Amino acid sequence: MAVTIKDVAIAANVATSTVSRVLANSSKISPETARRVRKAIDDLNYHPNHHARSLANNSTKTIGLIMPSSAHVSFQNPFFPEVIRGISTEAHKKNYGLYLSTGQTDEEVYEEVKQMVVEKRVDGIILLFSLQNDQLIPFLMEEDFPFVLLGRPAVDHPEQVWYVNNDNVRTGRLVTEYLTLLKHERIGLILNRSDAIVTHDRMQGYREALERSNLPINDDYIVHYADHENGGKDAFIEIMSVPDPPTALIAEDLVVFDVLRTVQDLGIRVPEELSIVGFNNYMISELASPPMTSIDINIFELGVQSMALLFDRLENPNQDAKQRIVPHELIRRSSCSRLK
Amino acid sequence: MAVTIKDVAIAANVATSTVSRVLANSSKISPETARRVRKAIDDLNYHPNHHARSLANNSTKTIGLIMPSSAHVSFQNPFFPEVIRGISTEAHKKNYGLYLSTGQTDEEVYEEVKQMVVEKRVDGIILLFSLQNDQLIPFLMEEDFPFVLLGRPAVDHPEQVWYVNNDNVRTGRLVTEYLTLLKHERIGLILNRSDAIVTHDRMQGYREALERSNLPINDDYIVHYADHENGGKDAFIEIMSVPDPPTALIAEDLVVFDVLRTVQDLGIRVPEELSIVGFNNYMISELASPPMTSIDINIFELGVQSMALLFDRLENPNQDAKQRIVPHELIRRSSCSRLK
DNA sequence: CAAATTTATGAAAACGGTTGCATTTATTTA
DNA sequence: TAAATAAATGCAACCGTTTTCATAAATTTG
Repeated sequence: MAVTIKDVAIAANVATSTVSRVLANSSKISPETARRVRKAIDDLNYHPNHHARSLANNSTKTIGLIMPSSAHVSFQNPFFPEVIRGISTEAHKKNYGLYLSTGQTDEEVYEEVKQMVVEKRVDGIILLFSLQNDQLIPFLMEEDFPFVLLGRPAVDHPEQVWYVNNDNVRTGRLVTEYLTLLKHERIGLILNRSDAIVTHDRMQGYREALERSNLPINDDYIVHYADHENGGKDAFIEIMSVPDPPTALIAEDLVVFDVLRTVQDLGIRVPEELSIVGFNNYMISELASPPMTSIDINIFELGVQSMALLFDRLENPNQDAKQRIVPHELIRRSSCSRLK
Repeated sequence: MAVTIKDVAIAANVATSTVSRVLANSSKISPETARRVRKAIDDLNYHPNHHARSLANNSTKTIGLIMPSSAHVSFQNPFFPEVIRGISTEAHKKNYGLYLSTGQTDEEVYEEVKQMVVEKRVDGIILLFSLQNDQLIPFLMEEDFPFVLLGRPAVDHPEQVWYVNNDNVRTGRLVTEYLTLLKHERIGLILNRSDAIVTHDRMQGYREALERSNLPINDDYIVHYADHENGGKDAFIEIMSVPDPPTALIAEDLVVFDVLRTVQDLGIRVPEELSIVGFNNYMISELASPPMTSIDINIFELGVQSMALLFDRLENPNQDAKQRIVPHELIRRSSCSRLK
């Protein structure tokens, strides 16, 4: 079998406790002994067993990443790899590993989280999404388990939960205002699943902007699309089929891709006849044709910050919850124009 | 502290071994006792500690996923999320977890793998890439550690390694032949980092196809691009600047996106003046303009198969190595036309 | 120089499970 | 009905660490 701490102890002619102390760089070890032990470790090519370690000091050096139940489908959304890239970069600095959830229904995800927590499989958790009526947050708070939410918590005392978010109301307002400045008055909004908090917030911003400009809010101009194939296309057709169709559209970048393709089929020119602005600014958004105007929400940074916040919490568990708002930026490219 | 097997044992008035057996569904337990134990488990909301378990039966129920050292950058490539999606789907069926590597240099990745193996942190490993002169494969074979390679192994006895791959030589040949059938004779090839096996194989196929058609192989038509930003664009400019520039181009889809954008700047029309075919057929490839013709390599299935193969190996460690070739398919869209 | 400290190390008890073997009890066999 | 067998359960060792506490050796103090 593999070489254990006992083998090293024997080889170095010391007790296992001494080896353990050398490993931990304890000060109470004579240089001479330390040298001998280290030599034995090298000679035998010893590596401490991770599970034994975790068991003994009740810490795993790994972080659980919880994806939406639709992970199956949501990995198709560039948001997740990008945010994980940020998390990974930060986790790597402190030598933490990443453990991925794989559940495919809400129920399964809940069970998985429960396992991670109660089996002590991870030291902390990052929730990569936030939904209305989420069960996970109350559960984790109840258990007092260290976690960070990516998004805004829809709970009674949001100030008690650690989270990283964009100011989504403001992004919603910003894109809408940008379009009204371009003289658009009929502005359509295509949104994804309606129980996502981010969706709610963006819509809120959209409404605020319209009200400030004294423009009417037409419910026909707000469409939710299903997360399945062609959802974006269907939503687009729906929204453009109302009596006075919008002259401008707001949607998530992936939907914008769908729209841009459909628009070509229909012979509608962008931006001459229809202005479009997207949310999220994925790496590929720049490669659309025309290159799309989009709100950059700094996905990578969202990942970095949530990992950093979780480390902060782990290092000092009893402090008050902290929050971080990651800045956004409107990236103007070629999918919008002033209404004639 | 958390509730342990001991608490359950006391509550059910049995020994811990009995609880353990109930957990394992051992046959030698009376229905009456099993019922009582299960009730106690429920009442106390007991979940076995994962590390204690791993330690005792030397199995972790988790699979290590090794990304290229450039994981930092490579998560920007849709290939990885998609292959992980496949792996995750399959792993989930058997209740296995996924552990992600985060190393950012070859050296770090190597250390990480070493840790996973020798600390027994995972039961098996999937290598998500294969390089020339890779150190990982010899190491894992030496250790006789269960792993599956995604790609073709460049080692002395490939039949001894478990792997899942496409027939990349054939895909290279196929796209080239497709273009020659469209009467193209000057066909450019843009490749990514040259130490990737897949790159080598595709080029091989390209060469074979040209030879069969009695077309000359012009080294000016073969360009490698760096993995950094704008790499694709630079490579495109380079390849189009030779005396008789290609009338058709072959590249990975992400590069094609770059090319399509550059092409617009330069006023070159696709497919009228330049035909392009891509490798990989990412979900977004269809959304390019024009929608790109691409070789679908079934990335999701690559993930599924590699996980399945690894399970096969774990369940029966002493059998001969197995391999799987995942089929490909040329998806014709609108980026190619017959040369006039 | 003996007593009091300090320093370095070891023995053993956790951590929370699994499992081989022994033991008790219930059932079958002759 | 006693002996043999099978079924159900418990005891205790083990997985590979960390860590508390005790102890021996070295050093300082009065």
